[in-house]
Amino acid sequence: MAVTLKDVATAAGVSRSTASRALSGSELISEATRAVVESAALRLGYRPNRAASALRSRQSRLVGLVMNNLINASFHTIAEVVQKRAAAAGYQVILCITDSDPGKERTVLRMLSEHSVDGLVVIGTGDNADLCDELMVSGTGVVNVIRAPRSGRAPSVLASDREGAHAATRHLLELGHRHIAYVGGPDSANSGRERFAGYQQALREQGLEVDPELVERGPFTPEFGTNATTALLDRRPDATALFAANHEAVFGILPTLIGRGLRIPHDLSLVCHEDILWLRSWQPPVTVVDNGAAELGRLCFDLLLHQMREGPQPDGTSGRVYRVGANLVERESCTAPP
Amino acid sequence: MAVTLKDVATAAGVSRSTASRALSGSELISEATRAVVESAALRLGYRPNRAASALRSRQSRLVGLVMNNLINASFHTIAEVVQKRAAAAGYQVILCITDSDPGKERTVLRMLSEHSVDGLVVIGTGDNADLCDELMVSGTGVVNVIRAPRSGRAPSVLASDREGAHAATRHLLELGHRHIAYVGGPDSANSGRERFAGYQQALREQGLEVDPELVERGPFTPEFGTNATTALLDRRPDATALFAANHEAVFGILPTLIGRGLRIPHDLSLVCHEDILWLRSWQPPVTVVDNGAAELGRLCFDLLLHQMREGPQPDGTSGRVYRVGANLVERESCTAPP
DNA sequence: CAACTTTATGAGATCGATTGCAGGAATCCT
DNA sequence: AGGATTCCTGCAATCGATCTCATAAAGTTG
Repeated sequence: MAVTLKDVATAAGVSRSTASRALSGSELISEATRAVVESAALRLGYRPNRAASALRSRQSRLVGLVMNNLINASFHTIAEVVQKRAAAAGYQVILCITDSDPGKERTVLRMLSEHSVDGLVVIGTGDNADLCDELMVSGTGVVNVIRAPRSGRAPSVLASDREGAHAATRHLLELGHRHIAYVGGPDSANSGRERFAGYQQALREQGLEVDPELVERGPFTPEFGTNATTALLDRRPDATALFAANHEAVFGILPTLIGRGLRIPHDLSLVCHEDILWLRSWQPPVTVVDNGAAELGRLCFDLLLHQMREGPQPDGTSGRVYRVGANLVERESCTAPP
Repeated sequence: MAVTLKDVATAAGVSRSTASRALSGSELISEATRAVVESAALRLGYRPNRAASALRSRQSRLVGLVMNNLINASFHTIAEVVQKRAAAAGYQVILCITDSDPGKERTVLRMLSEHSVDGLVVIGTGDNADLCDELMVSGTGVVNVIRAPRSGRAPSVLASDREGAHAATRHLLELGHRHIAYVGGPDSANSGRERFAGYQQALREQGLEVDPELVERGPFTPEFGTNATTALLDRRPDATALFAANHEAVFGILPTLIGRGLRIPHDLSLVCHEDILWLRSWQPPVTVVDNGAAELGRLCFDLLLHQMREGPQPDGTSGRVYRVGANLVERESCTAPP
């Protein structure tokens, strides 16, 4: 049916082994025969059979991408970057969505091992680090992104949530704000905890106390943003700035501010954590903390590629954590307090 | 190294063939031996080697998902739905991003054929229908989504752009609006053309002419939304409603409206084509046309599954088109004209 | 020029699961 | 009981590429 290596070999007048070597870029072959084989392959329209190749060589040229969902902006940015870099390096990406369910995640990791993926990028629940370690000893590369499991051998590439929140808060402080409202995620979420820590730290460095009346923390939903903003402004109409650390909530925060007739940045300065596309073209364009999703994707795939080529890092570096810096992107939603 | 079928067979005291049949759900096997083999497999932690299986059986249990990008809301909804349904049916998804570049698309299709995918879901450029047909004759299932190539054997699952735009416009007309502004995509894009046709049709049915001064068409960017809205409102301050048929432009349209002090729906009614998540929680929640992305994903994977199980449709049905209905989701951004 | 490298090629085994074919056991029928 | 069926099971070939090992050819050296 399809053109096989055997056909190419016959057409080129060489053996299968020679044809294989010629096409896989082996050194033990003369340039002359390589040229002959390559032209034969081209002429016949030869396409290697990856299944056969994977079976024999134990290299599938597949990597698994395991993530909670695709809706979150950072996640699909990472997915896109990983896919592109993988393709450029000759790998294909198997996409798996877990809905943050450790059970599904386990099933998915099993499936991926059946397909003998060469590597894995995981935005995980952290509950399957044991399985990941198992895969690593059997030669699969593994890199965690965004979320680092408590244990496990695989390196993790993390965003600088605390530093980002710190930078955002300090920016507002430097503009002269003293009553900075905070709307963010709960302690149960890593990012919720870290970002709040960054906010607190920036205030303390200025010798300011954290005023609990200025803080609202809750789930990652627009509804929470609406409620939190309403409650905050009713309680503390003297707030001159707002740091939206929970980016899903922004969809509730922004219309609530507008609905109350507040002008940004004239009446209230606003910073949002996460550089969502449309905040860029908002009127006024919103100052944000860019957590570097694209860079996270880039770095984690590069680490993976390294593992796949050179094998895992030595034991000493087990569970190493890499940080990708956060950047404050100043636009037009902040000014000095009225 | 890993546990193979041979190990399971030995442990269960049967031959490899019997073990294979027991685990692959063949009929030609007694329930007793099946139980023995299954328990042995479980005990040893057997994981089948998909590469070997694919090589022999010519079934990889992989499907390719080829799409322009992941940013677009409809696209990542489709990706997520396809992934989940595939997983439920025992397939894994290889994600490929083409940036709407026919050349990249071709490369990607080649790669996928090397990995001998059992099926393909394509949001394509339409320029590689020949390659898709080739894959189909060699037994791969193919389904197009969102965009249908001009030729080709594969069925297509399309959104009802025209009907959706028609419904949105009619809704505004029924509320009493007579000056309905239109901001949409260009003729070069399928959706741009179809949606504009729906808008025109609805007006004509009411005996109204399309007023070119009320129409702005341009690229899928927020910047265009901003400029278009400014121009429109300067030119025709008498417009009482706006239909945003180009959803990327909404990010520019909405802040411009707010910036001009227009109250929605009091001063201006607004309908947006595409049910973007955050429009749901906007203040007021925005009336939208839901193009049924989830349903598109569901249907196209079901068609693919059918092809993979039963083979392609007979020749008579070549290139068949399925339509997924659009729904007007009424929320609170529309009212009668002032 | 013999002995020894170096380099390029081929023969054949191999990866692990599936499957066509043949045959044995059990069951059914007359 | 003898023959025909039906039902299970095992043997061995097979999918297509890779890789080890052996060997031929060419090149090097004393």
